[in-house]
Amino acid sequence: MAEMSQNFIHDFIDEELAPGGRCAGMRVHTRFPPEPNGYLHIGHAKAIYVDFGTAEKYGGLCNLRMDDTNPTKEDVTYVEAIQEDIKWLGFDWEDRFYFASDYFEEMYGYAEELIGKGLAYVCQLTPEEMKANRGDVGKPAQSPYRDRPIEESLDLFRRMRAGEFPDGAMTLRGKIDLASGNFNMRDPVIYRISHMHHHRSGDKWCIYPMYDYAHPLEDAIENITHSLCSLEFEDHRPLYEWVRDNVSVKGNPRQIEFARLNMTYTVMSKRKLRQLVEEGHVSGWDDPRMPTLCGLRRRGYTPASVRNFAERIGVAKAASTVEYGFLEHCLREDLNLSAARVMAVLRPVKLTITNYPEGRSETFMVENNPNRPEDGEREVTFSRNLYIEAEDFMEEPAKKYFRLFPGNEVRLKGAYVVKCTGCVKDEAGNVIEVLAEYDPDSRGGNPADGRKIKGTIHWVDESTCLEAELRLYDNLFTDPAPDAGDKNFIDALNPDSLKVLTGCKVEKSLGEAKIGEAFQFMRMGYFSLDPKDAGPGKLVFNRSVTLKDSFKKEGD
RNA sequence: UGGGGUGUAGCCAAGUGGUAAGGCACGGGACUUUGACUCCCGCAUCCGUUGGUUCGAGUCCAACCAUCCCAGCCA
Repeated sequence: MAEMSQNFIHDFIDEELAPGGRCAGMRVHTRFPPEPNGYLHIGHAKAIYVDFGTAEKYGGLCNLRMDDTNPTKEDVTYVEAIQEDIKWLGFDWEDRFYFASDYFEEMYGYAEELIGKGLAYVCQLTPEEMKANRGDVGKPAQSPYRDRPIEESLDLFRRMRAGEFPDGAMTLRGKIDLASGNFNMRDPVIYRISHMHHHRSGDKWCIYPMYDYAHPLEDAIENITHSLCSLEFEDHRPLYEWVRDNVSVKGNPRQIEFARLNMTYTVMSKRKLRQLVEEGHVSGWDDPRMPTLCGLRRRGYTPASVRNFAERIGVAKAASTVEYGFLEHCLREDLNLSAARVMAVLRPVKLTITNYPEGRSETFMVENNPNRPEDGEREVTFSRNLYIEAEDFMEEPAKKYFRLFPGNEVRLKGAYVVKCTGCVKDEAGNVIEVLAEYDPDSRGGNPADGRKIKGTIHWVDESTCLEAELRLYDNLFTDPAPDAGDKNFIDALNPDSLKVLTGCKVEKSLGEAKIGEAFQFMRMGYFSLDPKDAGPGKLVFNRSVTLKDSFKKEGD
């Protein structure tokens, strides 16, 4: 994997690694700490790249840690999916796979330590009262329990743990600064009561540490040197450091924040993605239109393309929204190098070569990838009856159209040059068959007299081709910023984001296609089998991305 | 109008006082048995604004403007 390019985080780490710096002589150690309450998406891919990539750049380590401090939304199915997605991306946490819940006992001990130092107290304000007593810009927060004696807080905290009190009855709060301009410091709750089954610790606990308290401890316990997270935690950093510095945990991690990824024509929040799934706007978390890693994978995205995308968008602190087209560019760039070229007709119309004998056929060898001769050739069958793309014929050609129209010559890729002589229509006036004559002296597509043929189109042989279902995708939303401001993103859903084409005609070689194998359907885009719906004798392809097209207006 | 951030091209993004990298997009051209790919060329006299310091400012200072995040017993 190519080394990550320099960014502001690395500048900072360089300083800390220098003689006299906080991390002089130490090994860089980062972590990726998802909460197992949903599926990973392309935004996480950036974070994963930053966390693992930074460690790798410095010859350090990166842990995978499930930040499971709130059992209400968490589930094991997510922890498995998360691991699968990270592995798919190509990153390796080796044997360093941890759970925040494994540190509950240790964290509890540090909480008693804080109480003992007079730095935490049990507060019995109800959630509503706490909210009402939070104060405002000019008015400090309040809690009548703030000066509760240490012994009393300790006793109450132990009884909280023992399960003597119902949810919400009391909390443990850090005793910091009720008047701070940073509301995170106004005696934040660090433990709450929640009588809930935890996916890992079961019913052992009924009190759970809050993120702001737990995270710095998790990092310190794992000896993390750099805790990289997104910008919204920037004003939590003073609290992160307060916890780290007021408890006897050994580690000394430092939090650094960077901008999270936003993209056009999609949404990135777990809540919204969940809504798309639950309301049935998509077929599931792995719907090929979803920005989830499982969705992208099913769509045909390669790990390399996603990693390369993450590398090229950079890491900075300015809020940014990357164009979705850039992700697509990264996919094309990768697939162009590796995907085998094949011919497939999405919207078939018959092409009859009227001067080619009936019953005769011949085979041609066609290169699999013109950019890579070493990929070899394959056989395609040619005969009198073929299928071509309906859009490759126009009875009355548009301006600059150089495909099939009466009187015009076109090359059938790898076979012969043919000249259009007309077409057959049904009663409604639809073209149902295109007629042409071939030039016998153009075998392989090279006219004997050397005349130039401007257009080359793809085709398949009627009697040997296979039928397939092709699924074409477009942006999930018609609005580049579907959830900006107070917009309801559901209103911006693209009704045409999925087009299912049946009865498509694909060349015979595609019968050997394997799950995970990418193809370029010449002139039509990159496709791969749908891993869920394709099966023996059932060809179902997803279009991963279109080809760039300087002629057509639409990328259908 | 509290606290914390951020403003360099349509979108990302380098730049760390010495005269605006790179990528995507876009436009033009060459090549082409994919209107793809590839290859050339073009694309910020200017860095949110206004002042100031300096021989010299995107880089330093000041003020202002814009914009994002924060008042969960979520993460």
